[in-house]
Amino acid sequence: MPATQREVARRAKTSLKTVSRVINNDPLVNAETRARIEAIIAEVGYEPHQAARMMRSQKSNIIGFLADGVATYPSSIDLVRGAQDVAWERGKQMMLFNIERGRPSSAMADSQLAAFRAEAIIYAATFHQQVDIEPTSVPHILLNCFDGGGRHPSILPDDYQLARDITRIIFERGYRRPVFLNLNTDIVASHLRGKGFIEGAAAAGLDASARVHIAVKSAAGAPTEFGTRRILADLFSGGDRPDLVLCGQDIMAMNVYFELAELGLKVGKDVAVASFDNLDPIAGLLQPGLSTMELPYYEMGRAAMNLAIDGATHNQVLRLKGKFIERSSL
Amino acid sequence: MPATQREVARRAKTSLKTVSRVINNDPLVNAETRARIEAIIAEVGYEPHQAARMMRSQKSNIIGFLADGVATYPSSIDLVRGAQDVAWERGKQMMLFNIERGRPSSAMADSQLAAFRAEAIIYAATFHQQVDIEPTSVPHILLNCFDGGGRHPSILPDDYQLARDITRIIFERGYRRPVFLNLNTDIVASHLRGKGFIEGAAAAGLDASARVHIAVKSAAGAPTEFGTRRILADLFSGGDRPDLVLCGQDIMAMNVYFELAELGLKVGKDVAVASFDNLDPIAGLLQPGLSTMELPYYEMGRAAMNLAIDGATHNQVLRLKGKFIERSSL
DNA sequence: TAGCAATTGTCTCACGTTGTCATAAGGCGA
DNA sequence: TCGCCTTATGACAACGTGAGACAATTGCTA
Repeated sequence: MPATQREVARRAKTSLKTVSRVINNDPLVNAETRARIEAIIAEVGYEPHQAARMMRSQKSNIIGFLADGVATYPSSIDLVRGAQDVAWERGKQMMLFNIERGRPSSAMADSQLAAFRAEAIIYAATFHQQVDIEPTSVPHILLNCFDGGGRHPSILPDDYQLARDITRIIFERGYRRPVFLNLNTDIVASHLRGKGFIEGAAAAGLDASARVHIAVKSAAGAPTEFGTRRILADLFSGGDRPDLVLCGQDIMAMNVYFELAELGLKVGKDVAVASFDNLDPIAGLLQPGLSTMELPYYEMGRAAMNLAIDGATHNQVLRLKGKFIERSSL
Repeated sequence: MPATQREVARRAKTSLKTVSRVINNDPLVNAETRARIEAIIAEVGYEPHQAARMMRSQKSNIIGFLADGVATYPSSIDLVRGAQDVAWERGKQMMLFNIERGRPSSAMADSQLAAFRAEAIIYAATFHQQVDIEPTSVPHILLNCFDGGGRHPSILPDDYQLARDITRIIFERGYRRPVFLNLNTDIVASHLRGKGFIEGAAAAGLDASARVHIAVKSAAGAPTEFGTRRILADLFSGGDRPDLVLCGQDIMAMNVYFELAELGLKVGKDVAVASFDNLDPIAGLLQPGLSTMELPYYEMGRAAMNLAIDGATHNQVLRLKGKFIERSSL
């Protein structure tokens, strides 16, 4: 059984309250008394009992983090890391759950967080999407997703800007016939990136509106299935062959590598490839290494936790920029 | 402010004690009274205050889960899921942390678990390895790793058996010239799988002791770098060309796909490939799909949590078998 | 009518911590 | 010496829950 303040007080031959003062850094303690008590704390390995603190202070210092569907998409780890780091920096406890929305795991996590009187809940999705979260008495922060009714504050990647940035880089490097194999239209990022790509190309003097193709067959949530084979075959059979394929995500890029090889084309030599995600370890292991726009997941996680702790004043939407990761495919 | 038992009692016009009886399933309550009180509990959304329960009952019902280095290797998600499922099934709370051993995150997680009076701690590694965990007053269960001094119970994949199983399948399907591109020798699984492969081949009448090659350059922990290029070039330049390449892990298999293509060899036609991990989503996205031995992570997670809850009687080591996942590379 | 079982209520305590208030000791100016 | 301030320490209560001891009430049976 771990030691209590009472036990420390008994050994230090002092009162309970003085021990409490030492632990809470109350300046009203004599330096010698403090040293003596601290020595005993170290000796018996005393750790404050979190539950008792929660009782007494009537606040839990707990922020819940619901990671929806991590299993199917590993990038959300950085969302978790960012949030966890901020929680520790700011003296909060983060309670993390991997859930699947609508499944029992979700209900269990909710009730556990309620039982612990969590002060806020961060709900993180694995890709930029709309969700429908009913407001409750505990504030929710939506991470990598947003509420249709705008009922919750939200942290998102700036997908439009990501696409504009990489498109700018593409043209700066002299590519003139890029195509964009985009994600499914029911994925929010798809619209935004398509817009970023087209407007980025327009800024470089190219009308790229016919150079965007939807290359994901499956709906969101289902196992990913790509429609790249036919699209690439068409694109590379005509006269105006693309000099670059921009992919909607790194795993699509992986698929594209294989399909291009099938067509006898060598990535980085016959055609360039770029993408979005910087998915570990795929992006680095492809040959040649995949140049890709990294999504700002770590910073998004940090921002969400800060918002959860400080409380959002209104249901703001925060969009964060990404970073270009250079390898040799572009 | 969430409701308390007192508030429920007030609304139900009954006593605190009766509400307490309902919540703790005391049979000495009239069925109608119980129904009435349960209705009010649902109405006000009462959830027992976990901190108060911990205080009163002097037990936390909390099991800590330290996931070391998830960021670098996503397969451990299933370890987490297995443990989480069992925790919920058995009425325990699991506190999950992504840590990096030796880094501040590790110390923070430890002290948070101490503050919550965790009853046991599961320490999970991302690959089968030896670790050195000092015994403390709270019992540790090692998951996917083991203690050098045998001071903790341990749950491991049965790497020897995994290799034997896939080797048996390989010979059953008629392959006669397999090579095994193994992991680094400082990875424990490497020895066990090498042994499983050689003994499996021996059972089929082949001396495979010269058919195992170490194909990972980097040490454990560092970014993965493979030495497959030279090895494959050598193997496929001679007369006795392998008909199958067994890889130590799926990401190595991915690398091997590229290197074989480089040599002008088509996986599934000119040469078969098999591997270990069933790493999502890589194994399914490679073309052709990668046939691989799935590691029993989910079941290992479950076993670890059961052991954490029940308490280990001795520092046993439990080894779990894997499952062959058939795709078309073999 | 007494006695019994079933049901509900009252009261009290304890868990570990910390805020409020009280107390004690020492210094200092009037 | 007294009053007052500062510094240091202590006594006590309360947070929400659960449990024990026991009383009170009701309805039923012998």
